[in-house]
Amino acid sequence: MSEDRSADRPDPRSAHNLEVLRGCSLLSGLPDEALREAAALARARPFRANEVLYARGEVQSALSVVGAGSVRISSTSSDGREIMLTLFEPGAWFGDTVFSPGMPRVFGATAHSDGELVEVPGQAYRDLLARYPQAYPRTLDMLSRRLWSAISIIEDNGLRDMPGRVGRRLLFLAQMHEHDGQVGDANGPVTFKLTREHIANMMGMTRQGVHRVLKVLEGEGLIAFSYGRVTVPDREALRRYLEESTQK
Amino acid sequence: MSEDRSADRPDPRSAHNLEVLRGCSLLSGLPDEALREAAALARARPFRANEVLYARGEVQSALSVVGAGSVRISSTSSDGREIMLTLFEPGAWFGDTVFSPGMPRVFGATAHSDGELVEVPGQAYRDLLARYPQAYPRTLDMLSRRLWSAISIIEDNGLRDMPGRVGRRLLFLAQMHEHDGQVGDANGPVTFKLTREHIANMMGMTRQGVHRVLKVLEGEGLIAFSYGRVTVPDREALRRYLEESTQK
DNA sequence: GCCAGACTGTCAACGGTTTGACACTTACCG
DNA sequence: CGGTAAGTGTCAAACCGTTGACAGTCTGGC
Repeated sequence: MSEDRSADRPDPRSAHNLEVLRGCSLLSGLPDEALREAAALARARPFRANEVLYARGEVQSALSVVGAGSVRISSTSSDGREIMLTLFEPGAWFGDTVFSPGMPRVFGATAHSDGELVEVPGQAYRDLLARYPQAYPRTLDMLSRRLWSAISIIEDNGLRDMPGRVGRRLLFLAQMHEHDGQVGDANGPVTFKLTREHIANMMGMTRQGVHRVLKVLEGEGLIAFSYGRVTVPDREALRRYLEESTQK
Repeated sequence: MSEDRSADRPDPRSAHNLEVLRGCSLLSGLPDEALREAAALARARPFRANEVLYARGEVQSALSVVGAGSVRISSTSSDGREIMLTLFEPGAWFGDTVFSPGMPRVFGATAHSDGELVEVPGQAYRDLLARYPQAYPRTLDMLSRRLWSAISIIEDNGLRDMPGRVGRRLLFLAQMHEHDGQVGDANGPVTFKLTREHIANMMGMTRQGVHRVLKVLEGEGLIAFSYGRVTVPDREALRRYLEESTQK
C-alpha cells in the first residue's frame, strides 16, 4: 500500500469518501469545496455483518454516513431484550450527538450486512459548518425532520393496533429507502432483509405476534414475505390502507 | 388603546416579550440585540384553559415560547383516542416545524391552563438566525436534545413495563420542569396537575391501568398523588429505582 | 356554602399477546 | 453437496391490561 498524499493531488481514498458524502442529504447544504474538505478529514470504516459499530451510551461523537451495506440502530435492555429503531442504508447518516457534544448515544449501531461507513470527526464537522454557515438551515431542516419521524413513531405506537403499527413502520422504511437515494423508482416494490424477530424488535412485540400480523397484511395484498425478507409491492396502496379505517 | 411606536423607544409589549424570550433556552444563543429584534417582531397570545392553540396537521409555522401557564402537546386519532406527548411550562418552546417550513405539525397544542404564548413568526426567526449565525450551534444542540428525548421515549415504551414507563415519563417531566427554569431547587418535590386520564393518554394506557401503576409506585414511596395531581417528592430516588431492577 | 360536573376507586368479565414448546424449512460455509 | 445454525409456522395455556359499569369523592364557580 503506497502512501501518496500531496496538498494539491487528492488522496484516492478521499475521492471515495467524497463520493459517499455527496450522496448524503444532511450534507447537501455544504458547497462542494466544503465537502472536499470533509472528505479529506473523513475516515472510511469497513464493517462486517453483525459487528457492533457503536454501543449505546458511548459519548464519543462522529458523524457517520453509510457508504455501503446497511446498519441497524437499536438498543438492548439489561435483561437482553432488544429494541430496534430503524435500518439505515447507503446515503443515510447517524450520530446525531455530533450536535450535542458530550451527550451519550441513546441507541447503538450494529452492522446489518457487510458494508462501509464514512465518518467525519465531530469537531471537524462542527468547524466546517461554522465556516460555511449557509449550510445551517438545511442541517436544521434535516434534524427537525428526523425529530418529526421519531414523534410519528411515538404517535403510531400509542394510537394504532398491531397491523397498523407494523404497516406504518414498513411504509416508513420504504419511504426512507427511496429518499436516501436507493431508487428513483416512483412506486416500485421495495424489499427488506428483516427477520420476523427484527420486526418484532422494532414494534416491541414477539416473533409469533409478528407472524400473525404479517399474515393479515398479506391477506390484504399489501405486503409479501418469505424467509428473512419482507417486501412492500405498492407503497401507495399501503398508505391508503393505513389512512382509511379507524385502526383502533 | 394608544399606539405608541417609535424606532428608538421600545414598545412596552415588546419589553414583556423580550422578558419571555430571554427565558427560552432555544434562543439563548442569540445576542441580546437579536432577542430585542425578535421581541419586536413577536406577538403575545394569551390563552384560556383547554383552548386549542394549534391543530395537528397545520402547516403554518411559528416559534412559540410559553410565557405563562402550561401547554399540552397531543394528537387525536380519528376515533377520538388521544395521545399526549408532553406538557410544556414557561420557558419551553415548541413548533419545531419552523425549521422545516411546509411540514405539517404532527402533534397539536392545547392550553392546559390559562396562560400566554409569545410567538415569533417563522420567517422572521429564520432570518434572524441567518443574521446571527453564531446562534446556530446552540440551536442545533437544542433540537438534537429534543430528538434524543423523543428517542428515549420510544425506547422506554418498547423496553419497560408499565410502572417503568410511567415512572420514566414523570421523571422526564420533572427534569424538564427544572431545566426550563421553574426552580433552581436541586432536588425538591415537583407537582404536576395531571389527571389519571392525562397520564393514561401519555402512556397509551387506560385510566384504570394508570391507577394500578400509581399505587405500585406510591407503595415504593416514589410518588404521591391526589385529586388531579401527581407529585415526585425525590427525583433522585425515582431515578435510582428506575435504573436498578430489570424492569420487564 | 352549595351544587353540578369532573375526577376517582373498584370490580368482574373479556380479549389479545406473550410464553413455551416442538417440528419443519432455508440459507450459508466448508 | 451435505451439515449445521439460523429462521420459521403453529399450537395451547397463562397472563396482563382493557372494557364497561357504577357509586363515591373532590373542586371550582356562582
